[in-house]
This record gives sequence, C-alpha cells and structure tokens, in this order.
Amino acid sequence: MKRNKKERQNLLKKTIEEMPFTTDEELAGKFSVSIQTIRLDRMELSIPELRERIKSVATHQWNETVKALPIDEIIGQVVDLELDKRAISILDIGPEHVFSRNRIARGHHLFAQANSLAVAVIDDELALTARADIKFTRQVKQGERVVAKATAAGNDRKGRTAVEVESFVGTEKVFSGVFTMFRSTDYKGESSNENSD
Amino acid sequence: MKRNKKERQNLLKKTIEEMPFTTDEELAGKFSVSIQTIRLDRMELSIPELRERIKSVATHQWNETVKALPIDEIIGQVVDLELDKRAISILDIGPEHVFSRNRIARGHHLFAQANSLAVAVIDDELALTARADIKFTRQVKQGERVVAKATAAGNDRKGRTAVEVESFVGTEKVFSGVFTMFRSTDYKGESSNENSD
DNA sequence: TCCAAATTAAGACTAGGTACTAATAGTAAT
DNA sequence: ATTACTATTAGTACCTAGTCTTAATTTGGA
Repeated sequence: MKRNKKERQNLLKKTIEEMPFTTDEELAGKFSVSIQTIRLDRMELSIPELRERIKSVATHQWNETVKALPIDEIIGQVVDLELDKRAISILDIGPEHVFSRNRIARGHHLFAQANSLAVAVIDDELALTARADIKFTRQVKQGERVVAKATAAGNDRKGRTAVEVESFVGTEKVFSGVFTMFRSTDYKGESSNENSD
Repeated sequence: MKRNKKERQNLLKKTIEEMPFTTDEELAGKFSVSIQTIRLDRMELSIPELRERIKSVATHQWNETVKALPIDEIIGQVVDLELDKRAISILDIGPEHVFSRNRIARGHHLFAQANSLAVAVIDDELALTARADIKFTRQVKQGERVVAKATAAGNDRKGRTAVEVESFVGTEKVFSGVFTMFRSTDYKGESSNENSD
C-alpha cells in the first residue's frame, strides 16, 4: 500500500490534475498518510490548496465562457426582424473572430452571421441552407462592427427561398451573398435533389 | 445611495450573476449595507455562498472545456496537407454543432471546416477568402464524421487561387464549394477590386 | 546503532462563510 | 402614544479547509 515519497508525490500530482476538487483529507485517505504529509507534498510540488485550485479552474473557464456561448446560439445580435421579409443583425469583431497574425476577421464568422440571419428570417420551424454564393468584398478588422441585412427574395420555387444578405462596416460593403434556403413546409427529410448522392 | 430592499435584491442578483466571485464583504461595501443584510438577502434569494458559487462555475465549465476550445483554432482536424496542392480534415459533428430541435448540423460549421481548410492549403503567410460558391447537398446529423477534401486549382490569375472543397460523410457528398482565395504575395492591403464599396 | 530524512502531531491563526439570538430603527395602523 | 411589524445591524459560537510554526516520533540506510 505505502509507496515511497517520490512515487506518492508523482501520483498525487496526477491525481490532482485529473481531479482538482479533492481535499487534503480525501487525498490522505487515498494514500494512507496523514493530512500533514499531503500538505508537505503539496508544498514541495507547489500545488495550491483546494480552494485556490477551484478558483483558478472557475476563473479560467469564466473568461472563455463569453467566447464559447455565442458561437452556437447567436452569431451577431438581431436588431430587426420581420419574418419572411427582412432582418438585421450586428456583430462586433473581437479578438476571438480574427487571425492573430493580422487581426483580420476570419471568413467563417462573417458567413456565420449572414447564414444564421438567413435562417432566422425564414418564417418556418425548419430552415436549412441549400446553397450560397458569397463574396467577401473587404477585409474586416478587429474592433469593427458588421451590420448584416437580409432580405427574403420570396420567390419560392420548389419549397426554396432565396435570401439576399449584405454586410456593411459603416457604409462599406464587406460581404454579400445569396442564400438558397430549404424550408420544412413540403419538406420530406434526407436528400432533396441538388447534386446529392 | 441606499436603495430599498427589493431594488437592492434585484441588483444583488444581477451583480452576482455577472460577477460570481464577489464576497459578501465586497457586496456589503457596494450596497452600503452590513454583511448580515447581504446574507439575509442571499438567504431570501436562495443564492449560495461564494465558495459554492465558485465551485459550481468550476464544475459546470469543467464539463464544457472540451467544447469551448476547438471552435476558434481548429475547425476540423487536419489529417493530410500538401501545400498548394491538397488538404484533408475531419470534423466530428457533436451536440455543439447542431440545431437542438432536429440535431442537424448548422451550415456555418461545415462552411468553417471547408473555409479554414482552403486557407490552410494556401502556401502563404496571408490567405483570405474573396468569394465562395457553395452547396449543401445533404444534411449532416449529430454523430456523423465529415471529411473535407480541398484541392488547389492552382490557376492564379491576379494573385488569386481557386480551391475546390468537397465534404463527405462516408461516401455521400454533403458539401461542395469553390473558394477563391487572395494571397499576400502581390497583395496591397484594403479593398482589392471585386464589387467593393 | 545512530543519523538524517520522512512522517505525524499539536497549537494558533485565517477567510468566508452558517446558524442563531438579540438589539435597534423606522413606519403604519389602531 | 402604543402596538405591530419589517428591515437592518450586531454579536456569538461553530464550520471547513486550509495556513504557518514548532516539536515529537518513526523509519530506512550506512
């Protein structure tokens, strides 16, 4: 049961890395040594106390939270929406959207803003992008605010709707595209023509 | 300065939601009341003590960690790359990529995978997407693995390179697109023709 | 066997609380 | 004015999971 000091300390380090929320008491039990020994070990290994460990995990992740959240749910903030007609959203380009080398916004974020706006403007339970023809007409830098405007062209042929999206920084057009959207009305699952399988 | 009870409690709730790592002492200072009042408020609002709040943030986020990281850096994992020729990446569609309603992958994730692969395949310091013509040919469901294959068409006319990207689930094509890429060689900042401003 | 390292123990102190009791201030109704 | 009630403040004892320090014990190796 009783390992020697070195062995125990290695294991202790690994244990705490894997389960940072373990008290000295639990660790003492686990290694069949006294609490004091665990504390000496932590001292030697420069491992902070439980509460500090928890705090650092929490604050680390806390800073990532804002980054992690909006990616999936809101790409840009919708400021105007009239279903099946038009929608406007704004997206402030922060450090999480740019290439670190040159602070230029990565294309897929502009696409994501436009695409999610195209999805949002469709007045339907299920709307999916079938195709898109897009142009990036000017680079967007960190700190700039992108305003995307979507207008539903309305001409449904075969259950599809074309949505035009144009994005601007100030008066300059930075992105434009036409999104062809499927909609669930008269939609029957899986593949749906186009050059599918 | 001194708000009434209701007002203070509302503000307290918001404050703690926004900054969970605040002690009762700091809160008491902020609202110019005693620590005991803050504690009564927390009791009434069922807000746990600081250490419990930290712990819940830590454990919550602990589970999200894996989700949070890859979004910005690696959209899909590159498994093969020969610069200026071809590249392959795989992306496993998890719950973070899909609409919660129907578990169908959101378009911008497929786009992001393809786009970042197109950027990666360009043998240059700076590569940016100028335009893209894309098709979503089959929906991708949660749990499926998307393999994206990019081939650089090579025909540089005016410093641009066309990259063809096709994405598959198994043998089925789910996405295809042509990305027209700028490259930094003979690149001179700002707008670069196309129908800019 | 003896020494040094390793371990355990004990005591005083800390932060950030809980739980409980009690006192005080302010307001409204009788 | 007295009572009733709420809101606030104060103080005590206790808790956890530590800290830091000093001291005593155990253990392994030459």
